[in-house]
Amino acid sequence: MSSSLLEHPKKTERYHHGDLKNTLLEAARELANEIGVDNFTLREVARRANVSPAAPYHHFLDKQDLIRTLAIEAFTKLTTALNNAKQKKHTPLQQLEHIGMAYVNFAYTHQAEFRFMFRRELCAAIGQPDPLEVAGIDAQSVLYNAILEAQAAKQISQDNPQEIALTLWSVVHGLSTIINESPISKTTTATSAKQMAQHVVQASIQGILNKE
Amino acid sequence: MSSSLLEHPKKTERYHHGDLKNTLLEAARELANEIGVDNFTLREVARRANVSPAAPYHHFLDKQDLIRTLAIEAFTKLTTALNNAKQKKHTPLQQLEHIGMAYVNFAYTHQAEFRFMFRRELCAAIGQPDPLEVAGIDAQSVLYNAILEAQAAKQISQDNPQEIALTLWSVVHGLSTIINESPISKTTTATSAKQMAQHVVQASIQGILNKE
DNA sequence: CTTAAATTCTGAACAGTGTTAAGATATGCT
DNA sequence: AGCATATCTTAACACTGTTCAGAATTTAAG
Repeated sequence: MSSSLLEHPKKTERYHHGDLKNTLLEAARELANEIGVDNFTLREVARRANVSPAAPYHHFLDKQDLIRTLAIEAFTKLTTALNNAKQKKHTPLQQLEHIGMAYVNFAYTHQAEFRFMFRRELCAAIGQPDPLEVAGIDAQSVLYNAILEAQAAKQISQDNPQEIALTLWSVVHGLSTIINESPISKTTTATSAKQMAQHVVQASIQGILNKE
Repeated sequence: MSSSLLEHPKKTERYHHGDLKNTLLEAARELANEIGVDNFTLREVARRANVSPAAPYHHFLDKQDLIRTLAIEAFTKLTTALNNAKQKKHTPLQQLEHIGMAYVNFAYTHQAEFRFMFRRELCAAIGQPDPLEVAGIDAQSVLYNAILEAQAAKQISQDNPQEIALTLWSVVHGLSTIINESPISKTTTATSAKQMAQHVVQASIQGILNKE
């Protein structure tokens, strides 16, 4: 560390240049959001970091590894977003609702990253320990625990919580990908996305309410 | 047509070779299912059709156009699958259930094609007439009409049918993509997929039942 | 049938990609 | 200081999507 008055060493023109790894990740996020996920190019990422095409290979195994890293980061962001949505002041049922809305909102506000998060190509072989899978499970746990709490409070059905979680996850994930990938995506705005999320989440929660 | 005892001219070694267009589409479907969607290569499709890399360009504008064609075909397949699931002998509510299950089943049994069906890159610009969008709407219509019928029969809520349709579509689409793209995909079998679909669809329908 | 036009395919080329290997340059450690 | 290590570049490889000029074949017209 050179002039460290600044916490982040400030990527001034260093020539083993500072922390290229993060610079690459940031450039990758930007590129993905600009140009989309399909013609996302490792060489262009390197270009934006003012670095040769081979440089990224000193920080990532290959292109997929870069994307996988991005996806893992995105999952942890999602987890904190879900945790923020689940605030103590709400009832367990309201928490479920907010978690669902936050999921859709995250997908809409992080479109490129969201698309990277779910790609079969990124999944490790079965049996292999997979940080990406762990990150995904962490995000799911927020929802799962909220369901357990709502069950404890007798606000929702006592059915298998795994099945309930799968149902709610499916509905918010489905809406998210529809908003991102279908022709709807072209005309979706932040407010229309929020409205759709509200309708869909509330309707789904109706289906798991405690019927007594 | 030469020896036409056969309905399909039987792509014997013809040297403007029969109907290359369909041969390419078939090879593309196979390749997509084998190798996945990401490293899907137009040149490999041509290779499998025993044809030069430039040949496909006489039948499709470009690689995307080939994929788009595949996606449109897949949507019409999906539409008939949904229509088959919606048989007259069932009540409107049972029809809804069967349609939902058929959607997930289609996604599981046509994984590569399903992945091609939902890609923002394939969507036409807003305002432009888009056969792919039309094909998608056709599929949705099956669900939408089933909802109208169930409402007419007073079996489900009288809420805005568009919103109900979006909810049900979201849940089956979400489960479908989870089954295809998440680590779950590695351990999913046909029967486990069916079970998940059953739970999820039934739970969702609970949420829209007529409460009176 | 003959000939012209249109269709379908090939071969060669171009720019751009992911990736690797060999070497240059800087960094940190002792 | 010097040495090992980490980091970056240059050059190259095989491969991709795509285009274009021309060969082969089919279709249509006279």
